[in-house]
Amino acid sequence: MGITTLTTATLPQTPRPIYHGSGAVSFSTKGEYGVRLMVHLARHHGSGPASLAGIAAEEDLPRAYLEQLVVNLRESGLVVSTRGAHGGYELSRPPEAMTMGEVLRALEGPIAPMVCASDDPEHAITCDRSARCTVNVLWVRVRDAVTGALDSMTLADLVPPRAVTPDDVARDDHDGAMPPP
Amino acid sequence: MGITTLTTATLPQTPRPIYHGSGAVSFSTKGEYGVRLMVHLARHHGSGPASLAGIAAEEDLPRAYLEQLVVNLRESGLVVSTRGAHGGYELSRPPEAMTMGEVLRALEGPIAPMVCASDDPEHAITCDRSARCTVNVLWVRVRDAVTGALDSMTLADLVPPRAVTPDDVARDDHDGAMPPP
DNA sequence: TCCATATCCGACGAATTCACTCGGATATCA
DNA sequence: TGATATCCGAGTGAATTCGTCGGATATGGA
Repeated sequence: MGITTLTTATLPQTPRPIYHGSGAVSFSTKGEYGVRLMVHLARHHGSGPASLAGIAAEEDLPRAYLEQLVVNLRESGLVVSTRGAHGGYELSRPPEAMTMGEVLRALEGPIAPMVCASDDPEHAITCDRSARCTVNVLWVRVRDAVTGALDSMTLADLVPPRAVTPDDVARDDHDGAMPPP
Repeated sequence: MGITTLTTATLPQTPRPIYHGSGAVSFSTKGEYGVRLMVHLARHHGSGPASLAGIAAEEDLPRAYLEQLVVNLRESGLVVSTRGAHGGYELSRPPEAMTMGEVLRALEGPIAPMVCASDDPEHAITCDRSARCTVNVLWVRVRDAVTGALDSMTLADLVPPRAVTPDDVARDDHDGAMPPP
């Protein structure tokens, strides 16, 4: 056996619960991981680009999968990338100016509880029995509730307020300080 | 070829677009068909049980599939069934007293944009990194928006108000009478 | 000039769910 | 007794989800 050098250090990822969605209106891991990624970028906004490898390690997420998610974010203009060494991604705008609606629409597509009630008029399909379809108002009402909640929050609302001195970032391995369950 | 009598008349179902969900917070056909079924029952409430075959024909839905959906509705106590000839299903309560939240929870499970933000405390999973997880408030806010919209509507809000005489139901093939786009 | 570090890009694959269908057992009314 | 229903469990093909892998390209530093 030759000496197979570990070029990209594959850290032992914590085991994930295999499958994810159970219940209504559930977002996929694309949405979950993507939001986590964006919050990470928001937290370190202004300190240059952050690499996916670093984010994956810190946030404990599968790196190769993040690579896929971030394509949507880049194509929607929410993040900008710099290639090459010391490259990575950063927010294209300050966190206060980026709604969670934009983020989740980029990651998961238009908000549409039903095909006849899509956020994006491009994908909106008026159902063939729209004349007698009285159910439509239900889906529209749900859609508006979701978009209202999403568009009224920004990335800045999700970064933890850094209460103390700015150099407590250097060491943050304070474990065992959780309230009892 | 023997004379294969058509016992259950399989009417040619209108072709369905194969796949359904595209986008975020989308409900499955279980939710769609189930709500249609419940609205149908609400519309004919007080006139005895309605058979699935009749509903499937009138509403143009796959009958055998409805059979599956209705199990959840019955086990949740939203409909009651009577077996045998002239049997069928009817609402267990008047439409005004049945929220769409109850209906959709019965059909699709708890409202949970993310595992850490489930409607049902039974299925709620506090994520392992809840200490630093600041994203949770987002999912909770979305969940509350959805449940708020759903629980503030009843089945009665979805049955079309029968404005005119009750015998205009007999013929309703009024096509070509739509407002111009 | 290399080389390590990045993003980019496309294909591939297993697990799981979705959207049904089918066959039969049981109950009820005419 | 037979037609009409609900009940019940199993099964199935297609599609999606949740990733992985291999390589091409770009960039900064030794």
